[in-house]
Parts: sequence; structure tokens; C-alpha cells
Amino acid sequence: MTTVKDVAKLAGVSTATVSRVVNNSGLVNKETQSKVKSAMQQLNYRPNTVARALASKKCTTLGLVVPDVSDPFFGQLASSVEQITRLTNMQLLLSIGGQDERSEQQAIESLIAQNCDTMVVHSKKMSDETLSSYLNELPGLVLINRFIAEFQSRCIWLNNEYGGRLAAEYLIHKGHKQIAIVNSCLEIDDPLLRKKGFENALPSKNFYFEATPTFDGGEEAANKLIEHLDKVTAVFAYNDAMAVGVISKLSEKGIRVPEDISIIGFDDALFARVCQPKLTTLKYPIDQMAKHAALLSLSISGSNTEFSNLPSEYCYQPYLIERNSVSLNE
Amino acid sequence: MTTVKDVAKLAGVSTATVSRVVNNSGLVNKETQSKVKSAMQQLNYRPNTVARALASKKCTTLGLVVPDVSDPFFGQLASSVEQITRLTNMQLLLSIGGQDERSEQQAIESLIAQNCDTMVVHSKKMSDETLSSYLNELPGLVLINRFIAEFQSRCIWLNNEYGGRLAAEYLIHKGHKQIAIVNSCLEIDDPLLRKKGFENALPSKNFYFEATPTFDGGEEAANKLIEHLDKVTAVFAYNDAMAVGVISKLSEKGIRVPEDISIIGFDDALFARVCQPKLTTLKYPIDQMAKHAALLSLSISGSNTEFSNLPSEYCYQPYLIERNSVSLNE
DNA sequence: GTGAAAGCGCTAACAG
DNA sequence: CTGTTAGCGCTTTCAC
Repeated sequence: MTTVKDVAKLAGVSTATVSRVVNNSGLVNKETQSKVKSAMQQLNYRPNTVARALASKKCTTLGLVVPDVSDPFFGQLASSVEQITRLTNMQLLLSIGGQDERSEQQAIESLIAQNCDTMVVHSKKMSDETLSSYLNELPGLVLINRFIAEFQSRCIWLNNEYGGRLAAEYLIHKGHKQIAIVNSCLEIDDPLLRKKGFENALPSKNFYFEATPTFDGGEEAANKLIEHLDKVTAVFAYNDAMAVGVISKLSEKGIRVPEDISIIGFDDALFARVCQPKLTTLKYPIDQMAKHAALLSLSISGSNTEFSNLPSEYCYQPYLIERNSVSLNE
Repeated sequence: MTTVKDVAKLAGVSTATVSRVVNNSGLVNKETQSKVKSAMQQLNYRPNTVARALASKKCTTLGLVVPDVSDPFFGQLASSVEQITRLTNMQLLLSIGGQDERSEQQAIESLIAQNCDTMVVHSKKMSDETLSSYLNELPGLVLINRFIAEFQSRCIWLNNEYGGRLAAEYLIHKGHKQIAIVNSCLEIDDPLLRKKGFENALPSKNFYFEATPTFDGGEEAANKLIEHLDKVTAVFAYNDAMAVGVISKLSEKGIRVPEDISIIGFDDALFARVCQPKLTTLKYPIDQMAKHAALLSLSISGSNTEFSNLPSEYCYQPYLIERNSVSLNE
């Protein structure tokens, strides 16, 4: 491993000078500069980012915590954040938050130990209290998909309630009145808010089922749904995975979508375009949100000043993507 | 930020002693030890991993290079690697290799700059030569899904040819003789090897189509396939995404799987279970492979000694997952 | 057992 | 413009 010292020696200058040309911190004579540069090339010198961060007390890593990268939703989120880190010459530290509060905390702690002062975290298990204490401790921490009122300038979140309303309005517009909600059973706000938004727009008695927000959960819910099929013309699923699970189980039983029953999903995940029929769904603009969160964190923590013109709206609105899983109900 | 110095002062000992208790490097008096520990607690001291790595010249990060995390296949891979890093108290550095050789190189370079000496890389664009030079420079670098003969003890890869053969044998066993291959058009070995394995087992003239290895590519290939439907009873798709694309386009045209035509995929990706009908496919055991690669890298680079009993077989075999997209052809 | 001191690779005043 | 010096936070000989 070649260091500044080696370069300095070969170029016949001090390490400070080498540092100056590496950092482009002006004020270096053209000639010395080229001497140093050629020495760097000869030795195949690569600055040690770790040492640099330590000495300058500036951090070149951005930490991301998500519950699970194997879930395509978070894969998408991670990918978007990575695009920002690449643009800003930062490195991405990935920490997995997992299923419980403790491992979410550990994920953050390990980022702190790495001296990481800019981070975006997706946490659903940690309480507002512990999360708030981290927010206080780490000025560069930005929350995604979560809203804590005292820190709203550091939260990027989705208007879930509005999403629920959009779904209801669309189904009503299509002539549906008897609807089943297939919701997530996880104890987080999102399903409750979507339900609330939906029911505000369609207060008549709807059927309601809960399961895990996965394909299997969707199948499970469909099994219960089947008993009420005569009273239901459409279903609003918590997410596309569940929607696809419902479709799959239904079609196994010979019930066709959208001919026999309509269905609307949420997320616009990979699934949505790939399934049969293609899914009408509510777009969750996670790409934009993730980029916004990363940029926000970078700008708050002072790691980057170039991108100062960030969106002023921190609350994102889902919007309808019409495909063909919903039919007109006369 | 509290440092060793603060702890040392509060505990009335030297920083060396603090370091000793932090690292459990024995030889510390019980009493001093508890004094130090309570001081650490009082001050909420967290060792700075970056400084530690610098001073000890031991690295606590594992770097991962994949082309794209938003692709569920790589999400899965990343998730498996992360499970190993968590187990071994390492941090995961994620670098995206992207589409071309240059960005793959940059991904590796940025890991080197981070002083990362253990890494697993999935590279398909870099030439054997440049990759070999990195392998020489970085003893802890392990390749996944790629085979370079001179470095075979640092490669974890899939027997693609065998996968092709399995697909052919299964379809033959099911009575199919006229088969279309829907292959990836990417210029990497995998599609060629799968094709070779397939054709060795079924040398009769098959139909052959190429497209990008995605859902859209599958749809595109299906459009061409449709013209030859009278001469084809089954299709072998390069991966599940393509298979699902084929199914989708076909069913749009009123052609049913598996009644009218059978199809077999590759990967056993998320898609495979979710689509209609559920896809018969070849399992790509990427989870195990990724864990093996991470562990191998860790053990080679000397970052971890606990997991010495690694699998001795570096070449993984795909295996058949039978679902219901293939029917008997009499 | 414990402390003093040197140093990991680099940056950042401060002189000159 | 450039070199000297003093650290960043931690580990690690080497004495005591």
C-alpha cells in the first residue's frame, strides 16, 4: 500500500503538498503539481478514505437502514439512494434493520460506530421516543416512510390516507359499492391510514380482512374472502404482493379478475406489471422519495452543498396507475 | 463524541487500559476493568470503528459489488451476504457495478479506497485480465457467478451447462420434442452454457430466440415465437422473468400455459411462485452461494477464523422445482 | 497489570 | 506557494 509519504518522497515534496494536490485545495505551483501527479501515477497511489475521514473529521459514507434488502421495494429504495451516493462520491453503508426494535437499533448503532453522520433510515419498529433520541443525537439522520411531528423537516413520507381515498374514489367511479379491504396486519400506521382514507370516501359497510402483507398473506385473505363473494364486487389490497396473492388464489378457484371481481393494489411494484391481468394500483413513488431523503441528509449534514434546490414538499402523494384488473360494475 | 481519552480520564487509567478492556485483550485487573466499564457506560462511549481499523490495520467492512440492487436476484444476494456480515460484526459496503466495465472498476476502486480488504464481487463486464489483476492485488477478493481458472479457489459459480441439460431432460421426460429456447442476448457466458447443456441433451433442431433477460424481453421473444406455435410444444426460458413475459404475452393472445404450451424457467425468483400458472423452474441457489462467498472471503482475508468448515465444493448445481407450467405431451 | 509513547494515513493550521 | 507540526481516535510495542 502506497501512502502520501511514498508519494512525497518520490516527488521530493512534503506530505502536505501531496495532500493539497489530492484535494485540489488550490495554491500549488503547476510544476510541483505535475511532479506530484506523476509520482502518484507511478506508485498507483490511492488515497485512504478512512484515514482521510479520521483526519478531516468529514465523513464520506452514507448509511442506509432498511428492514430487508431482499424485498424488491427496499431494493428499489436502496438502489435510488445508491444513485445519489455515487453522484456525490460517497460510499453506501447498508445496515439491515430486520424485524424488531432491537435489531433496528443495532443497525443504527453500527453506523454510528462507523462514524457515519449522514444516514437515511426506514424504521417501523422503533418507538417514537428512541427514534427521537437518535434524531437528536444525529443531526444528519433523515427518516423515510415515517412521520414524527417534532422532526418533520427530517421526514420524507407518503400520504397513505390519501392513497386509501384515491382507491375508494376510483372503485366508486367504476360503479363498485360492495368492497373488501385486504389489509396488512402489521402494527404500523400505514395500513390504518389507508383504511381510514378508504372508509372516509366509502363509509358503507365494507368487508375487512387482515393478513401479512405478502403474496401468501394475500392468498390467505382470499380464502376467507371467497365465502363472501356474492356480496363483493371489488377488493382494495394493502399492496401489490397481497393483490397478486388474492388473484392467484381466486383464479385457482375459477374466479376471474376482472370479469368476476375487480382488484386494486398499492405500490406499483414489479409484480404489478408482471401478473395476469396487469394490476391497477396506486403508485408509491419510492424512487423519488429515496433520492430526496438521501439528498436531504447530505445537505443537512453538510456533506454536500451542490444540491441545494431540493423539493420543498416532504409528503409525497400516491397516484393511480390504471391497468386492467378493475372492470366497470353496472 | 466521547473518546478513549474521556473514558480513561474518568476511570483514572491510561488509554491503553481502556483499549484493553474494549478489546477484551485479557490481562486487566478485575477492578480496573469494572471501573473502566462503568466509565464507558456513564459516558455512553462507542468505540470508533474507523479509527480502530486505521490503528490496527484490520478491516471491519466487507465490500459487495453487484450490478443492480433493485433486481430481486441481487437483492437476495445482498441480503445473504448481509446475514454473514451481521454474524461476524462486519459492516456491509455496497457498491453498484452497473452496466459497463468502467463502472464495475470504479465500484471496486471505491472499496479499495475504503481500505476494504474482504470483498465479494459479481462482475460480468470486466475482462478476465483486469479482474485477474484485482484478484492478484486483493487476496480477500472472491468472485461470485464467475469462473476464472487460475483463481478457482476464489470463485463460487453455478453449473449453467448442467442446468440447461436438466431442463432438456425434464422436457423430454414429459414427452416434448419440439422446443423453443428463449435465451438472454447479453454477452456473457451463462446463456451460452445453458444453451449448450440443453442442446447436448436434445440435439434435434430447436427454435431459438434471443432478447434481454427481462419480462419485456420475454414478451418480445413471445411475439416471434407465436409464428411457430404449431411446431413448438414447450419453451425453455433463460430466466423466470423472461418466462413470465412469455406467459403474459401468450395468454394475451389466448394461448394457455400449460394446456397449449409448456414452459420452464430458471432462477426460482419471486416471480416463479407468483405467476399464473406457477412456474416450473431450475433453482439457482444464490442464497447459499452468496453466504459461501462471503464466508470464503472472510476466511481468506483472515478477518474471521470461526467459520473454517466451509463447503469444499465451489461449483453449485441447479435443481428442478416442479410446479405446473409444464404438461405431459403425448 | 498498567502506562508512556509511537504511529496508522491523512489533514490543517501556522509559519515562512 | 510550501514545509513543519500537531493531531484525528485508537492500538500496540516496550518498559516499569
